[in-house]
Amino acid sequence: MASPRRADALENRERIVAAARAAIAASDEVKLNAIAKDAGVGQGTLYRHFPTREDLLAEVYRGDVDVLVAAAPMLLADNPPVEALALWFERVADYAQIKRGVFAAVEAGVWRALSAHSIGPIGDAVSALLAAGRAEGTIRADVDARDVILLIGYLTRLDDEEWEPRARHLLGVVLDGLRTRS
Amino acid sequence: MASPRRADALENRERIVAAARAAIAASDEVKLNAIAKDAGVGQGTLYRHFPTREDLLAEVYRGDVDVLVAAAPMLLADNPPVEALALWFERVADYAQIKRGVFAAVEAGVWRALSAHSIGPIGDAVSALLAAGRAEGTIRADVDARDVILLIGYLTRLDDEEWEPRARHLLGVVLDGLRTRS
DNA sequence: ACCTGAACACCGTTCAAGT
DNA sequence: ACCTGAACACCGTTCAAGT
Repeated sequence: MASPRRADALENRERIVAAARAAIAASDEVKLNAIAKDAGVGQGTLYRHFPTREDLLAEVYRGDVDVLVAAAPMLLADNPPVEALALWFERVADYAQIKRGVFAAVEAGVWRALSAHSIGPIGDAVSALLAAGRAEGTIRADVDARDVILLIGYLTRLDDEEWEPRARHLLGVVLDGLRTRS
Repeated sequence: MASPRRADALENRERIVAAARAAIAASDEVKLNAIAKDAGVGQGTLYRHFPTREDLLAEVYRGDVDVLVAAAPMLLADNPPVEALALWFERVADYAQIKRGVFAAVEAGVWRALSAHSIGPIGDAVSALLAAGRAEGTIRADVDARDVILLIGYLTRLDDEEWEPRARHLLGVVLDGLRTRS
């Protein structure tokens, strides 16, 4: 059977993630040393499990991201592409509104970790939406997933007062920019 | 006549700004203590003149911003509004390409300092461009300067490899989103 | 009035020593 | 193998003491 040490390590890892989640929920802050202390582990242990801050954040949000990603093909199955993209934007907005503080706190670290140049799962979801619209001729052919992620990145820079008037409204503007012009 | 001390203070101020400019040019970095040292003043002196980092950066870029702002009415005088906006975007792109490192280094601090909620001079320039297009019916009526500044904020998040393929191209996408739909 | 720079605070990161 | 936490590095910011 697996050595007992392995179980220790796994449990530590989970405690670190839980502590990070709690810290973020409490104050949108991601202070690595504080998280290690909350988790009851040494700082070095945190670094062993998560070499970079983004590694930790990616783990914290993995589940949420999975949901967002899984939504794309489902929306595409039931809607025309542009509509699916619009609805997916809605979900992104809902999610970003809740997690906005985090995004700001980590300086787009999450987006970078989840999208980056290698695109990642979020990028795959966007790619699928774009491809469907492109095939249909309703989404312009000269944009890719990274373009869309860059354009909607303003969501991370909205504070509370600005959210309501601008977040969804600007997603509509972006969507219009992505459409083919009649 | 003014006390000699005043001259000292003014000269210090200028040396700080010059040191900041040099530091940014050399490495895109804005380390306050290092700038104070380069300028040959104590850290406290830097803080006396520029209470916040943004105060310092705003001063460093004041001239550049003035040029960008002044261009808006000139472009409007010679071009239809949408064209003027497109050309102004070009200038923003040119400027952002050179200063991009700075923007990234200060985490959108410059934009925030120069635009913020109070909008600022850049916001006024954008407002003029939007108003002209709105009057003509070619720019949608439901966007304001802050919206545009948020949308083009992705420029601060592009690195060197991404600049060429995406910067100008995405400005075109944004512009299409701002147009009224036919 | 204005300036200096030591000192403090804070956070990230490493690594020698332990188990 | 894995963990601990002291120690180091780095920067921003303040403030008592000087001129």
